[in-house]
Amino acid sequence: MIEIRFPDQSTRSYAHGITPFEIAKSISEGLARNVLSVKFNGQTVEASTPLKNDGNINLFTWNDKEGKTAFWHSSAHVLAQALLALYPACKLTIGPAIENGFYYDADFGEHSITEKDLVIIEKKMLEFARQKFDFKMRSISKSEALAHYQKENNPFKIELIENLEDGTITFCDHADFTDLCRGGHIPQTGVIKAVKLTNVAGAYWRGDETKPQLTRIYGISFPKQKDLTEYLEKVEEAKKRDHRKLGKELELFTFSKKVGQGLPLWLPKGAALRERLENFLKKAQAKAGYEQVISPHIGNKELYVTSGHYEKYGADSFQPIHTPADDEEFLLKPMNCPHHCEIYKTKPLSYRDLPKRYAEFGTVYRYEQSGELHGLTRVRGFTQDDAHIFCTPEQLDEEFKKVIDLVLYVFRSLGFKDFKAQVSLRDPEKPEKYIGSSKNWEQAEKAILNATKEKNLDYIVETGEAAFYGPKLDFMVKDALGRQWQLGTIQVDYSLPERFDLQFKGRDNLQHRPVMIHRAPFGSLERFVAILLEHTGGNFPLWLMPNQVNILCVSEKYKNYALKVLNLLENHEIRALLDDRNETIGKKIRESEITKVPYMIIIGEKEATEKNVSLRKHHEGDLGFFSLSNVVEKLNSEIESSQTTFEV
RNA sequence: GCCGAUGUAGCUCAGCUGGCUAGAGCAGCUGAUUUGUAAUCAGCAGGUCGUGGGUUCGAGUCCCUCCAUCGGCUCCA
Repeated sequence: MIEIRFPDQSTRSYAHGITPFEIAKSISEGLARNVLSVKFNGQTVEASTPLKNDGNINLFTWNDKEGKTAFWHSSAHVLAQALLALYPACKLTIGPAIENGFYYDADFGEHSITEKDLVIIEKKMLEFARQKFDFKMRSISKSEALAHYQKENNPFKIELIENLEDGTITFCDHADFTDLCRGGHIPQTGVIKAVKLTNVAGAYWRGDETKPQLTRIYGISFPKQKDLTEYLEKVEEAKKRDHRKLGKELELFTFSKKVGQGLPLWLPKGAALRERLENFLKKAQAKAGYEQVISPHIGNKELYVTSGHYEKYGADSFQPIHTPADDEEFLLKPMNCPHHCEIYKTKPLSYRDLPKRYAEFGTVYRYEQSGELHGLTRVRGFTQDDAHIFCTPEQLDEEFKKVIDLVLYVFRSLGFKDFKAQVSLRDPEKPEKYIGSSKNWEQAEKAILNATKEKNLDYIVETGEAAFYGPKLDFMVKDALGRQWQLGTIQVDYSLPERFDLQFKGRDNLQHRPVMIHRAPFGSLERFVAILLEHTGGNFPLWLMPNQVNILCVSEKYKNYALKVLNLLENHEIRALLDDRNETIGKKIRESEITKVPYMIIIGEKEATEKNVSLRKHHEGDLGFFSLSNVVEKLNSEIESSQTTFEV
């Protein structure tokens, strides 16, 4: 007998060799039907794995993340099975479960998979799924495993197996299909009731651009048809919040082929929105001891040779601008830091002057790969809410924490609750990717980890994701479709101060090297506005709204009174527009609703004679009559309460 | 940059397997209407069908080039 402990800490005894499936059955038939994945003593096992010793068991269903992972992982097996059935010559590589679904990478040789093929593959998958094949794991020796794929002439699987230890290799069989696999399947294929292959994409073998490009097929599957329908509806809903669509509808920004790819044009409403965001941050930064500076959009090439950026990115950047003078070259500014370093050097500083915090809404230009451009979230010209803090090594921890506070303030004020902090460290195996001494890197990484822990941030560590000059702490937020984007960023840098030979006079009357913090709470105004649009669906906090109130006249007769109301609102700095067009009130209301104007003031005969207004709230409807002073008070207090102030 | 898809009026879209002067709704303009909480009516105007080439008696429709956009990959100072 063995003793099995359940998550609620209760225990039961079972016969030696019992399977998790049978255990589930002993609890209830329903659970047995629904169990998709099992953990035994923290290890993922199959529902059919005989258990031979005491231990803790977790039985997962569709409602658990682990259950979904097993479901999608298994679906990837069925996809692979279908691919091999339809395209016997294709070479399978890997096919994991992902956050929403699964994919499989395969080499189809000359054949290119299009969306038409996806429908056929889907059908095949469902056909296989319905046959309720059991998933069965088996151990296999390295030589047998290699022989299997040599027979199939699959160099990809062979490469994978060669990197595995003999004795740890397992295959998974279902039907007549076999795949190299470490396990974690649903019991049988029959529970896969709905499949949607969403798209095809090219993907490099092992994510390496120099290796062959494979065809990646993405899909998602569900235990019920209804779940799939709901999922697809959700995706459609999310597309309505796409910032590119909203930006066009709300007349915030546009792009022009003629101006150039990835170079956004901010329309009046968008520019005003940006300005409000800038002022909001400037106010907080003034409180936090920042000083605004301004630097030009281009800089002499030598500046970037000194900073090291030219060597690192020169070839892949906008190319140098030449002048009539020989050998004189300027670069479009790809970042503001070198300029700020030169600002630091304008006069000798002592430790008493530090920290120096230079802030600038600096527009930078980077030649991003054309396929990578994406609305406002990835562009070639954008404005960073940049600042560089120059401090003594002793001040670093304190300054870093202050920056975290500022970033958190920005995120809180704009309603970003669901963000992830990511600490990016260097890849110790690729030192050639980075500049600066190992000792400095260690110090910097320690400083970031300390501050992050002390601020109780929920964070993950990514090795190899650091900037080439230093480690960083990024604040990641998801867009409407769940894609993750970096917004706020804080980076520690020992290397630019070195390269620019920055100094300060210490208490000991000797010259010392300051440390530099690069930071941008928004990241860039472009990306920030994009993500803000997707999060709010265009319904920004009232203080940010381009147009806070629309005044709608029932007829032209009341225009004079409406003008007075408009004037009153303007005097109280409430942004309002008067719609005195010769249209029905219903139409004016409809248009205000569609353009997401937060409030409407409706003025007709009653209001004009009684000298009041009737107020309507976007998406909610009529709020009734308000006196002039009450409406101003109501709007102003709401504008006020929709912003928070930064406390140092 | 790579893989796949898309590109018709300011916007959203129709135009089947190539066949008369390319359609609709919204927006715009003109006129009528002076309106009470999500679309008043009528008329007018608006497109070298992303670009350049090709196939064809004939191309929005088929083929190629380039450009842009979308979904991924890679990259991301």
